[in-house]
Amino acid sequence: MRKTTETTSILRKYFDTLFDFFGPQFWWPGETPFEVIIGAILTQNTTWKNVEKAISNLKKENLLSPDKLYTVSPQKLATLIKPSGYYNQKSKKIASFMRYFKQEYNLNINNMQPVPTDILRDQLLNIFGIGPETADSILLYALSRPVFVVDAYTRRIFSRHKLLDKNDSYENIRSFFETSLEKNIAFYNEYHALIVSLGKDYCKPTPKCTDCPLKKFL
DNA sequence: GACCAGGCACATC
DNA sequence: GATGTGCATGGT
Repeated sequence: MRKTTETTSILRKYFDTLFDFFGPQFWWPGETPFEVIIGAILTQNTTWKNVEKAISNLKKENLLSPDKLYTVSPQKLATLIKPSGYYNQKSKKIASFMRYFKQEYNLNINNMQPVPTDILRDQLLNIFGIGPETADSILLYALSRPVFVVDAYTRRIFSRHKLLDKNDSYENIRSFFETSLEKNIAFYNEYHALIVSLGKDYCKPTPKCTDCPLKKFL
């Protein structure tokens, strides 16, 4: 892992190549910041397709609002989010977030706006069920903070390209991107979304690199 | 049937 | 700090 002006230029070229190939991704797929937060928890180690079914169930019952999710029973919640997998765990995770959201911000996203990003990040990481990737997804996609989201695809893609070591810690990888790239919310938003597109469709566990849009960098 | 998916908590060394 | 395991549905 290197941090040089050369790295900056390389990471920009990766972005440009991905953007030319996939086009804009319009992330996060959610109608409100609150929906983004719930989606971020539900999509842990799960395909978005399954999360959509869970979100759809919540919407059908008119439960996808802070007030309703704060009071719904864990059993009912678990049943509704079943398609997203780990439903008992995720039900507890959502309940933990809702308790925090009520206690600290009275279930109002606007009350989070004045809080500095590093403070918010610490708070989120202290909630049961919210680890670094989920916290950063919430910060970037729900709260519009300039935080680079690292996921399994990021590690896989950039370690295959020898820009990272696959054993690098989450924080190391995050600081690699954040110190190499300009702190720009829209840029981080698009970059992570493009990485996911590449990971889903091309950079799989056993990839066919012959038709990968990034093959020229290998 | 095996493997994988936009992780995380917890136990153990 | 590194490594191993449980959590669980749905698609390929």
